[in-house]
Amino acid sequence: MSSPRAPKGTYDLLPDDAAERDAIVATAARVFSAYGYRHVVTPEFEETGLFERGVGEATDIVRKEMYTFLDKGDRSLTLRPEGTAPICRAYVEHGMHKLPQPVKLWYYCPMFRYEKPQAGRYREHYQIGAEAIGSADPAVDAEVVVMLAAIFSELGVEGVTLNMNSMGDAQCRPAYVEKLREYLRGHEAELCGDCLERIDINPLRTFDCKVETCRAVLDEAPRISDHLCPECSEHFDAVLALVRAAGLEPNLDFRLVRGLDYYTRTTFEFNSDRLGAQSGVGGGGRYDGLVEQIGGQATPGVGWGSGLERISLAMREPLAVPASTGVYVVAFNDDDRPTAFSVAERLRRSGVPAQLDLAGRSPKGQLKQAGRSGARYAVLLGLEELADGDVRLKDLAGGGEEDVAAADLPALVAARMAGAVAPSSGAPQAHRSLESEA
RNA sequence: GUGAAGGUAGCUCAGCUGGCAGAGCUCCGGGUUGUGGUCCCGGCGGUCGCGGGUUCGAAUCCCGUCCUUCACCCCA
Repeated sequence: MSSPRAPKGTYDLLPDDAAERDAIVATAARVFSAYGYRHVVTPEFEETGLFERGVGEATDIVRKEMYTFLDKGDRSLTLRPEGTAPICRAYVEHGMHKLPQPVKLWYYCPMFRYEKPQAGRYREHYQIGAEAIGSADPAVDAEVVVMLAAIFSELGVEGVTLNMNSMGDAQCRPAYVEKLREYLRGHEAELCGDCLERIDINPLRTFDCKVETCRAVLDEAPRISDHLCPECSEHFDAVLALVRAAGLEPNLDFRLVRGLDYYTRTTFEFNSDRLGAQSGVGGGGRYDGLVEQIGGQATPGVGWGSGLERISLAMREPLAVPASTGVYVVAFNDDDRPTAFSVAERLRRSGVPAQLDLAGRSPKGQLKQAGRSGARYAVLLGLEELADGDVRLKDLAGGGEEDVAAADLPALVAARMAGAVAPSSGAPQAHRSLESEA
């Protein structure tokens, strides 16, 4: 077939999956709100320079993964590959340093990276994320970590472990990096080609290497945790204490060196064993130099991003999506179809979800649709024995029928359905959120 | 960018020692003309991913290509 297909690494979210996605985001939104984070939306593309400067020229994202293009005005633009730099840009652009600090924001939007797709990895993938900008207090680091754990817990994301590390700051990291570099130079014979290159570019990344001999070398390498300045060390201890007090058990991982250049001090990553090779469900850290890096005044910040596709994969079971309810209007004769159309419209205006056949089906076919639609009632029009102005209300679950005046129908059905609210607690909220986002 | 395994109906798949393209589910209709979700019957639906090659003949064998899946790199 040569008909068009979704581009490589992209996918369609069809109604069943989209309903689940909406429910997941609604749950996350509830948690964000509980912590006082507010929703922001930034553009799908930015000036290329924002990511080059913010994310870092040496990162894989900037070197080989960005969707960059020239627009008709010869501006170099890039489809957003990550969420933090754009939000920091917005923070600076809109003078948010004048607001009470830290400014706490969350987002839900697609990210674009030119990568080879595999399990849990797409060229267009969706993330939720949070950023708290404007405070260096360790309580902020702890808050964002605990908040992400709360979201996973609410969603039933399984097999999650939390890894944390501190990468130091401008005061202590340079000296440590130099020390690490020296150590690595002393073991060049045992390192793989990639790691040899990393010695000059970014020695910290050698900790990511999975080659056995490299790992052996790195196991004995000087660790950042032993070389933090007193301020960073104190900061990290304070973060850990708060995170532990919230009931989490962070695993201290000296190999956790995240791939973006902007991280300072705290870095963290949540992994799930239900995910395959790409086990990260969410990660982030502190980025005290980023705002200044992109042209604002020196401002600390901390945040994380989490992939929706991976959240779905790691969830215990699909989030319950509210069953559709309402009424299906059936016309037994073609002459009744215009009436069916207006009856359905009156029901909707009374707050009752209502559908009717739009494909010329037989009465039997219409009833079949009614059952399939999940409607609680069918309204039957055009039965010969009905009194003038009456319709027949059929309970699709119980099967009972009664004749009622068409004029009374909307109020009657609305009352019936209000009195028999579905017991599932998540449903009404998820439904509300669907309406509010529409 | 590197490697491996796969692409047959809307979906899940069979057919693969070359010989007329199949099943289940879905969808539509019918079951004496007016009642759904079960059951029975029928129907719609495929350039066998695409392009080349071998052959009397290719879904089947060969090459290329695109796409999917999984892994590496790296990330969410």
